[in-house]
Amino acid sequence: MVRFVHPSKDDITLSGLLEALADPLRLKILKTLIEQKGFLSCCQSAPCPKIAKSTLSNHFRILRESGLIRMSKKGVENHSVVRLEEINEKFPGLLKAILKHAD
Amino acid sequence: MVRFVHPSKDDITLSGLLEALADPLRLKILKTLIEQKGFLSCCQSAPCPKIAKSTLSNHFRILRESGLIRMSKKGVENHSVVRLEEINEKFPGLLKAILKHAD
DNA sequence: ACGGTAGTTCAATAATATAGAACTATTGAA
DNA sequence: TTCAATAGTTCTATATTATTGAACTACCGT
Repeated sequence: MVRFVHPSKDDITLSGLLEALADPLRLKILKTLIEQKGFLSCCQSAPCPKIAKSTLSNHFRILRESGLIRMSKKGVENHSVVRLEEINEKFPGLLKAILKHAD
Repeated sequence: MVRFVHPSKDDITLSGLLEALADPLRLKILKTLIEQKGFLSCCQSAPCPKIAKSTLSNHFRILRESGLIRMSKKGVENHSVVRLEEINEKFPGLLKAILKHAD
């Protein structure tokens, strides 16, 4: 059983968030997760068929370790959800301001 | 004579800005530049005595190439100024939202 | 012309990202 | 319950990027 480690809200840092969102693919993944408002699997939320799955797995790890998403194993898939409330509490307006300009 | 190349406003990208700001030192430099509202030299705007000057030079190049700052040679120094108006026109609210939470 | 200051460029090394291959865990069907 | 397929992780090698010291350039004041 894979047990994912997530940072607590207090451990989420601005630099961590910016670093995670600085990659165009990760930004796109996050945008997709928010727009779909669902619990998407990694492949569903990554609009990129060409990328290696090991690379994708790494991108999700970075998103998770930055505190941006919460992942849980549901059957054979990972379901990811954006930690909107927590991030908005700690950094009000930040996500909205960034995502507003994403593609 | 060093002639700096700056991207035009149209060539400034969100990912470029985020990537430049994802580094804590560069974020701090930008914050310092804005707060001082002056034309600071590299050493003045970098609150970090330990870092190698070649590294610092590289950080300023990244800030410049991302479109965040404009550099000009004044005597023996470089003077840097944040391209606030242009960035605010292209990405309204972005810089403010990020800098609000910087240290 | 000379020394000092501020920065750039170069070359080597350190750190990080990517991707293929092998592995694990779960599901669904024979 | 065995088998194959799916969805992802981990490992290992390679490619890219960051950091640094050293050498170099440009400018200023004397």
